[in-house]
Amino acid sequence: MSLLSVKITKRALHLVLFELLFVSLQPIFQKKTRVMQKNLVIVESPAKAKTIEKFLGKEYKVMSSYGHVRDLKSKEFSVDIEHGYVPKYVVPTDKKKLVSELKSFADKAECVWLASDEDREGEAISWHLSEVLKLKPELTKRIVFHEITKSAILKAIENPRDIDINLVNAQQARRVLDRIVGFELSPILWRKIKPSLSAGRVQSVSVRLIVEQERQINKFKAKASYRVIANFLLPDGTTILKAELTKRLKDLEEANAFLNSCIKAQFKISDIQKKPVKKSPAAPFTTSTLQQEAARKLGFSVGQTMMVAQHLYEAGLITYMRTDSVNLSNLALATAKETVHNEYGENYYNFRQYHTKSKGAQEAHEAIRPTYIDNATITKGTAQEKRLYELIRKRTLASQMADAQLERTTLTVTAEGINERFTAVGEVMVFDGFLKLYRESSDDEEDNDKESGLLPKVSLSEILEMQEITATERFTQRPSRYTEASLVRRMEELGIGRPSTYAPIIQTIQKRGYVIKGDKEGVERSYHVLALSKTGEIKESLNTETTGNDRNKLMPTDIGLVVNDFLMQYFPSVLEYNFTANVEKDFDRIAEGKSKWNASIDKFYKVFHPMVDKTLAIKTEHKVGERLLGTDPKSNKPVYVKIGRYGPVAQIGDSVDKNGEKNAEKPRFSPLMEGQSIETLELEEAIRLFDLPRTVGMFEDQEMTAAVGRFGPYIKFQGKYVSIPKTSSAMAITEEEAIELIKDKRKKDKERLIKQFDEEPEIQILNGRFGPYISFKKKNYKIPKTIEDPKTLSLEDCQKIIKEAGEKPVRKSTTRRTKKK
DNA sequence: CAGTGAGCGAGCTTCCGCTTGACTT
Repeated sequence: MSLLSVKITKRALHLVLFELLFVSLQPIFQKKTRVMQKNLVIVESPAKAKTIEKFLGKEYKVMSSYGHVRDLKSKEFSVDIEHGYVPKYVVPTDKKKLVSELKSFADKAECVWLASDEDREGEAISWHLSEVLKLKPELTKRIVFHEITKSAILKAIENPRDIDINLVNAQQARRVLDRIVGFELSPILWRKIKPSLSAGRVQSVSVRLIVEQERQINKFKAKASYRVIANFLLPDGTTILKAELTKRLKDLEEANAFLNSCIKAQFKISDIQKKPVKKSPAAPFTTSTLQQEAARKLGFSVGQTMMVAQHLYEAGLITYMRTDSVNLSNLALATAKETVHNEYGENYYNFRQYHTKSKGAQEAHEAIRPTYIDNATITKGTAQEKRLYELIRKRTLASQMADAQLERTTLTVTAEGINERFTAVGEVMVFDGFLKLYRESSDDEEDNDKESGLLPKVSLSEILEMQEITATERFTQRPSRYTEASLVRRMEELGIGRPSTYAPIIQTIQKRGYVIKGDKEGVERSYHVLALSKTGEIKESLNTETTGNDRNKLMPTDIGLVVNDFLMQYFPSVLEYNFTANVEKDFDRIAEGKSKWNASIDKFYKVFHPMVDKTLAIKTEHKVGERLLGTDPKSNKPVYVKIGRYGPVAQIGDSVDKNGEKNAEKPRFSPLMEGQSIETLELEEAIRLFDLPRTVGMFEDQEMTAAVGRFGPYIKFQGKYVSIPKTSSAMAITEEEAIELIKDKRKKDKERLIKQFDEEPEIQILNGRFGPYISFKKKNYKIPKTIEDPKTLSLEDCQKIIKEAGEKPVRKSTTRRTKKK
């Protein structure tokens, strides 16, 4: 009772205060609070809502739906296969509050304007909104705009339309198809390969790309040839002209013969060709190209780029970052023109309009550009945000700048009696144009530093003195592994995935363990060099180089390989690179009203589902991907490698014998070590795995053992575990190294403890990954940001923090679902 | 997260596309 009364008085006090404030501020306040907002506009993003509200004025309330407000249930199939594939939609729990807020405003409004994006998903969002909020058709208007400018929005308001149910149906077809594929394929993988795996229209094809690239690399055989480069001395006696033989020579013998033929030859300039070359700027950024350039120029991961871009967008500095459009608004074009004029001069300007080439683009937004193009830099924000902003601005401006004009000169050097010719190519910039501001990078590192500069002045028929000619053995390049960004580019080419999903999909395929992002050590290889000196001697040498060194590249794991091979065998049609492109054609027909969405799904399901049944019915004696390596000479038992419940393992022995009788001895298992693969592991290596756990040595009169566990190789000592770093392994680690590791770990543990209390040893203040925290009875508690030095906390302070944290509802326990019978 | 894995067996996992925070140890 007393609590309640306090509350009431407090509330009353607030009211009085508010009244006072209100009266004093009335002239300013009145308009905003008194005028009932007749119009409710709903957009997808809150940042957009904020901007638009400013354009529309006081009669419009603008709210955000935060994307979709309704979806299929996340844990149930939710598609009624027997009755026309009717989807069962629900409002997800974390959207309930938002939906009820939207509803209360919608109920009060005289008109609700559904302003979600103009694409399939956007149309569906509007439809779901109208369903969930029970909007009255006569009071509901659907509007669209592609750019967030006042004129575009006012124009949209003047031209409302109805919800396009055909487009909505195309989205439902997309949604239902993805659910069917994902929720029918994944359980097959759980049963046949490993629990918790997943398959889907987009992720499985992405994994396939990486798997096939890796296999191409494994299959690849480098072909050698000889590249010949000559240094000629010009008649002035000092200038060197470097020229390359246009043909590559087949082998050492041919190279030798060629160099021999050059000994007495008299070289001269036999041709000079000049021709103008122009270079044009790249189109403004889309999500995909931004991710690629930010990776190349700034070293950002795809996820990082999106996070930084999101911040820029929320701060109102750039336009929307999830887009497939290269289009710039008229306003943007006009300011770009003005900025180029002001900063570089009129001759640097060139009006350009770009068109999207990528498959399945829906172009609901503008290209990614600065909101205010004239702002060269941003003053607030992190270093990353500043760098990304400048990249976006340069790209945008450059896209409206003049071509670069170059003059390319090709000199040809020949000699009597020699059939082949040497050429030297030089480029001279006549007009830099857009290159003054921005140059697009290439994935091929050689491209990026292939700067051919100015050639020395020569005249036709000039005689050259040969200084040196070298023939160097060069090899053809193996295909390159995908980076996150180059995978996105390939996905976009194939039309799989959308700007909003590129980053999450890449995360998913790594989380499932199909793919890892990592480094690959290169291998040494030797190559021949033949050098002809001006005195006519030919010297041969053998040099070495490292090749195939890779950093931060995507590589398939054993699980990825096995899952991919399995899906390729039983569901080749879904794994087809153009599966998505083909179903998109269906969706387009649905959107045009030319076909029924559930008929289209039915056509697919009638073919797809029997494949599912057939695959499930197959009884195999061995696990998918299992390989018999041979027999263990010690036990005379078979040795296998396969995907176990926790990943790749080697196995000695079977649980049952040939007659199906249970063996007395259980099989033994050992996880594979880093760098090993079930595809390539050999018998001896597999048997050696069973040497673990092995005794490494003694420390403080106790035994240290080494083994490989769930989290990699470790040392076990006194019942405690210490991880072995990548520089060593469970097999190789020595007694001394192990002792060093244990000492290190002890020191770190000591540093971890900031403070402890004698009265209550269970409370500890520890240093963790995210800074100091309090640990009590196996649970962790955050220290409030107001505390500067955690050392100063007293026992009472800590107990208070624990108590207060304990009162807050724990999310985990509330999300537990009640189970069905 | 904790150093396992042939089975007595519950219940769980999973898709793609829209959107942001809240929170982590």
